Amino acid sequence: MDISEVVRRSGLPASTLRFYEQKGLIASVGRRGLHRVFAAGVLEQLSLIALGRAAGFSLNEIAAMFGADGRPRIERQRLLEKADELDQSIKQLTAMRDGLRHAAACSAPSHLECPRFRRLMGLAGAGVIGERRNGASVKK
Amino acid sequence: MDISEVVRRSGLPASTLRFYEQKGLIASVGRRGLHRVFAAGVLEQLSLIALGRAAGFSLNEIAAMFGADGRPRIERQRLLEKADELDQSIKQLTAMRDGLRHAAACSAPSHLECPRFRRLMGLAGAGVIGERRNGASVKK
DNA sequence: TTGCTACTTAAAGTCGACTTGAGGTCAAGG
DNA sequence: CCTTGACCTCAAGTCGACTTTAAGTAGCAA
Repeated sequence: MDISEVVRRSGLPASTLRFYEQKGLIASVGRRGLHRVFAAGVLEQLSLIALGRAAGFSLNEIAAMFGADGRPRIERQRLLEKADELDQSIKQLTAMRDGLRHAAACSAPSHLECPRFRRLMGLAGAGVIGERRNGASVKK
Repeated sequence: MDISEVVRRSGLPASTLRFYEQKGLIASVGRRGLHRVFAAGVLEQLSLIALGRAAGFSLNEIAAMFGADGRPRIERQRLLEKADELDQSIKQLTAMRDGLRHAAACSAPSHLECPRFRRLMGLAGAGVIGERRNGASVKK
């Protein structure tokens, strides 16, 4: 497969594929002239990378999960840790969502007068709730 | 209050306070010489900002929620929209968490042979699950 | 009055994940 | 054979939310 086919079948732009190759996340099996040639398995690797990203792993972490052969070497322990992290995120997001829904419905003249809203503010201010840097967002 | 007191009581570094002021998120009530002087209310604003960030709003979005007077003008509609977004995120993260737990426990020799894992890969590859840019992370 | 420091500014740097741009090469179709 | 355009490389740019750095100022204790 040449890069245009990988682009077509993966939906990723060529720039991303080159970037991933440079990062060692994927590899081309050779060149035809200057042009990269990819094995079919690269599509599976790309799915795996997408999955890792969706789970909240960084590209570097994901790179560390591939053996030199390109096959995944995923430690189950890492998966459980990430699952626990996700549990934390889910709890926080759930509290936040409920808080937002309440605030939207709340009869207090200003949100600042709603004790529940203020409690949420307090938690966020104390860093109990937020400190964001990574998570899932809705597809645009 | 001078900036050092705001630092002490908010837990935020002075650089962040100056940055927020520059962005128009907070305002000092004046200067004593060069030194900024803040009103006590700034602490409440900072909590509100922290809350907004934790809910997934960008600083620009948050800035738009403050009237020129510094009091919040929050549209309930925006809160509901954000709550819906959070619901999406929560669903995705939950699916991901369950998938990870399954994969960690799965008896398949390689994760690639587990149909459930492959299904998750497929979803992520198709962009159904992931596309991350913002969400909650666990406090370090 | 002197001097220590906490404060000030503006500009540049950081981080992750890519994208964009300039300038160059060459496989393939006509 | 020649042109075309898809592909190449390397460097730099982008975005959001800050942090860092360098150089300067001035409030306050002695």
